[in-house]
Amino acid sequence: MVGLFEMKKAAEVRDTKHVILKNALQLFLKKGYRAVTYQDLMKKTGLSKGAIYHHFASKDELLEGVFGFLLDTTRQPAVESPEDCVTDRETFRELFVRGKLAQIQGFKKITHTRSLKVNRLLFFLEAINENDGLKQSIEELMQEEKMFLVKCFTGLQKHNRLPPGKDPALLAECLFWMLQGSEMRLFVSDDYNLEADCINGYNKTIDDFFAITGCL
Amino acid sequence: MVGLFEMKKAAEVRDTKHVILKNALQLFLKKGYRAVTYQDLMKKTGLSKGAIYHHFASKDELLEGVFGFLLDTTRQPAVESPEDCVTDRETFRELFVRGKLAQIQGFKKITHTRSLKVNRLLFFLEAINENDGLKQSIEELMQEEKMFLVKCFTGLQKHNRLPPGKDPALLAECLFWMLQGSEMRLFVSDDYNLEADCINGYNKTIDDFFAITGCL
Amino acid sequence: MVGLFEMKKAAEVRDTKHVILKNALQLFLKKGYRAVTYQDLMKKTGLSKGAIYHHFASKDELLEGVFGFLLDTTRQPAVESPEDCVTDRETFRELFVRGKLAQIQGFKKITHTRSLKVNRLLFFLEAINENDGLKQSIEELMQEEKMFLVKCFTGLQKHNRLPPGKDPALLAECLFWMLQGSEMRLFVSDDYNLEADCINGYNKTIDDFFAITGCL
Amino acid sequence: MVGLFEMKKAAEVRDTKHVILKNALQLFLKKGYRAVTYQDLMKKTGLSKGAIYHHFASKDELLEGVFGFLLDTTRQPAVESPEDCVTDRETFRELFVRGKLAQIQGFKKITHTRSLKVNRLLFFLEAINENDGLKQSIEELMQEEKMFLVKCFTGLQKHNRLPPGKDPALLAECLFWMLQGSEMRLFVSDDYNLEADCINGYNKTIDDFFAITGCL
DNA sequence: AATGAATGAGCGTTCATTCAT
DNA sequence: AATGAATGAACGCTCATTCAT
Repeated sequence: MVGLFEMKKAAEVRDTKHVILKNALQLFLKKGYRAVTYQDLMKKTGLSKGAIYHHFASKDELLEGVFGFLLDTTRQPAVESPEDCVTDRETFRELFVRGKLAQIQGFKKITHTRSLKVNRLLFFLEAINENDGLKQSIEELMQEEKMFLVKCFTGLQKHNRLPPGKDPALLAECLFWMLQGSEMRLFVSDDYNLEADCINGYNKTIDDFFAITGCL
Repeated sequence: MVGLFEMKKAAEVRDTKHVILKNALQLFLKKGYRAVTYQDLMKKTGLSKGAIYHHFASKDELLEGVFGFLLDTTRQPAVESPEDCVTDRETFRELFVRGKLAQIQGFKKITHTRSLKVNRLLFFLEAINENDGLKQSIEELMQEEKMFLVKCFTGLQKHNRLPPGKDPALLAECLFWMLQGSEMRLFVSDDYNLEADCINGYNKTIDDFFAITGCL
Repeated sequence: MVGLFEMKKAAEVRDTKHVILKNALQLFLKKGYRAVTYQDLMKKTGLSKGAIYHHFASKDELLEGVFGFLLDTTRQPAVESPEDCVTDRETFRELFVRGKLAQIQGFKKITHTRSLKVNRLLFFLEAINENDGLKQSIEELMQEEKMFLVKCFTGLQKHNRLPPGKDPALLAECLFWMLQGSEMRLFVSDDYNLEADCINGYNKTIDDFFAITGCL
Repeated sequence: MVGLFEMKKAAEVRDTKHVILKNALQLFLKKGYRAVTYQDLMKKTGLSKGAIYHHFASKDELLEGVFGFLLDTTRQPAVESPEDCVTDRETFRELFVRGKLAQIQGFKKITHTRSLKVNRLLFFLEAINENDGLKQSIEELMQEEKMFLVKCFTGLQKHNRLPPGKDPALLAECLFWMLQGSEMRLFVSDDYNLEADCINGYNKTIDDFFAITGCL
C-alpha cells in the first residue's frame, strides 16, 4: 500500500531532521553557536557531515531551523483573555508560572538537560548577531510577553487589586524588565535546577514586586 | 639607578601594551571575542602578530588583559557613605546617574565609540564561558553595585522617603534587577546614543520605580 | 512478441537518456566537464541523482555518452566524391559552408544555444585529458576533415583552379590549420552569433586563403 | 650589517615565492588549474598549506601570480623594427624562430619539462574562464604577436619578396592563424620534444606558407 | 525506472601559535 | 621589542558515488 510506504518514508525524514535539530540545539545551548562544529554535530547525532548538509544547506540554515524548533517546542499556547482570568495575585501567579512551567518542560523534553548556565543568552545573542531574521523573532517574543503582562494587570485593576492611581501598563512593563533581569541571575549562576530554581525565581520576583508596589 | 633610558623603554612597553589593549577591546566589543582574529588585531593595531604575542602569550591571556583594562577604565571610584549623601529621589538620581555617566565616559574614552548594540553582553558572556576567573570578576561587580543601591535606599529611609513598612534591601534588589533588565533593552535595540539613551534609560527606570513603589 | 507496452517502455528509456544527454551536453559546453556537478544535472534535467546514475554508471561514462551524442548530432553525412562536385571557389565554398551549417544547426537543435565562448574547446580538452578513447575520436575527426579538404582541392586542380605547381594536399593542410586557428578566434571573443559569425568566419577564411594563394 | 641581513631575508622570501610559482606552474600545465589541489601543491613544494597561503591569499591569486610568472619568463624582448631587419624568408624565419626558441628555453628553465600535451591550452582556457584579467592578458599577447608579423611582412614587401598585389597585413593575419592552428597539433599529439618538434613545426609552417603564397 | 537519504574523502580556507632572525 | 615565514589542525562545505526502497 502506497500510503503507508510514503508515510513511513516521510516519518524517517522527519526523524533524521528531528535528530539533527534536537542535538544541534543541545550543543548550541551548551557551547554557543560559533563554537559548535560539524565535528561536534557528527559525533552527537551519529550522522555523517553529508547527511546533515542533506537536510540543512548551511550552518546558518541549521541555526534558523534550530531556533524555530526551540520556539515551537517552547512557546506556550496563548492564554485567552488573561484580563478576565486574572482576579488577584494568586490567579496571576498561577497563570504566569503555569505558562513558564510548560515552557521549561517542553524545553527539557527536547534537551534532556537540567541546566543552562549562561549559554541560552549567549546562543540568543549570537543568533541575533548572525541573523537578522532571528533578531526580529526574539523582539517579537519579548513584545508578546509584555502584552500578556499588561492584560494581566488590567484584570487586576478590574478587581481593585492595584493601589489607587497605579497604571497597569506601567506596572506590567516594570515587572517585565524585573523578570528579565532576574532571569539573568540564573544564567550567571553556576548551574541550576530548571524547574525548582526557575519557578522559585519567578515566584520570588512576583512576590517581591507585589510587596514593593502594594498590589494585592 | 633607573635611568631615563629605562624609563623611556618602560613607557614604550606600556604604550604598546596599551595600544593592543585598547584596540583589542574595541574589536571584542564590536564582534565578540571568538570572532576577532589576529588578522583583525594586526590591522587595527598596526603591529605584527609576533609583537602581540610578545606582550600576551595567548589569546586567552589577551582576553584577561582586555577585561581587566575594561574594568579599570570603567569602574567609578566608590562613593563614600551613600547612606549619608542620599536624602531624596533627586540626590539619589544624581548620585547614581553621575556614576554611570563617569563609567560611560571612561568607556568612550577608550573605545571612541558611541554605540554598543548587543555586543557588550555577548563579549561578557563569551568571557564568562571561556575563563572562570572572569566570571568571578563579573559576579563581584554585580554584587558591588547591588550593595551600593542598598546603601542609597538606607539613606532614603533615614529621611522618610520610603512608604511605611518597605524594606530598603528589598527595594534595592528589585531596582537592581529592573535596571539590569532594562539595560538589556538597549542591547536588543538596533543602536543607541550612549550618553543620551543610556542616561535617559536610567532616569526613566528610576522614575518608574519610584512611581510604582510610592517612594518620594 | 514485442508488445506495444514494451515499445512504450523502450521509448521512455530512450527519452530519459536523451534528456540527460542533451542537458548534460549543454552544461558541459557552458561550464566545462569538471565544473558541472550532479547538482547542476539534477536541476537542469529535473531528474534525481539516482535516475542519472541508473542510465550512466559514472560521470566518465556520462562524458563518453555526451561526447558520442555530440558527434552523432553534429557530424554531417559524408559528401560523396567532393573531387567531382568541386569545380571552383564557389562550389567549394558552398559545399564546405553547407556542411558546417548543417553541423551548427544540428548543434543548435540539441543545445538551444546561440553562443559558445571558449567552452567548446575547454570541453574538448578536458575530454581529451580525462579519457583516452575520446582523444582518439577527436583525432579521427580532424583527420577526416583534412581528407575532405584534400579531395576538394583535387577537384579544383582538375578544373585548373590552382596556380601552376601548387600541391592540392599542401594547400588543403594549410587551409585546415588556418581554419582551426581562426576558429580559436571565436572562442576567445566574448560571445558570438553562431550562424552569422561562424559562417562569416569560414567565408572570410576561405576568401583570404584564395586571395593569398592565388587560387580561383 | 643591516643591508646584508635584509637582503638575505628578502632573497629567502623571493625564493619561497619562486618555489611556489615554479611548482604551481608545472602542476597547472600538467593537470589544468582546477584539477590541481593544495594537497598537490604541498607535496610538490614541500611547504605547508599555510606557507602557500602566506604568500598567495587564494587559489585565484596564485593563478594570477603563476600566469604573470609564465608570461615574464616566456615573453621574448620585443624586437626593434622588424620591418627593417626582415629582408627575405631566411631573415624572417631566423628572427621568428629565434624568438620562439627563447620562449621555449625560458619555459624549459622554469618547468624542467619536455612535454606539454594538451595542457597549456587547457590551462589557458581555464584561466580565461576563471579570471577576466587574465583573459585580457592573453588577448593582448595575441594582438602583439599579430602586429609583429605585420611588421615582418612589411619588411618583406619593402624588399620585393611578396608577389605583386599581396597585402602584407592580410598575409600576416593568415600566417598568424595558421601558426595558431598548427600549434594545436602539438597539443593534440601525445607528447613532443619541445625544442625539436616545436621549432620544426614552426619551420614547416613558414615554409608551407611561403610555398602556397609564392612569397620568396 | 526512479527516488533521495546517506556516505566519506577531499576541497579551499582560516586560525592560533611557534620560532628563527 | 618586534618581524613575518611557517606550521598543522580544524573549519564549513562540496562532491561523486552507493543503496535501500
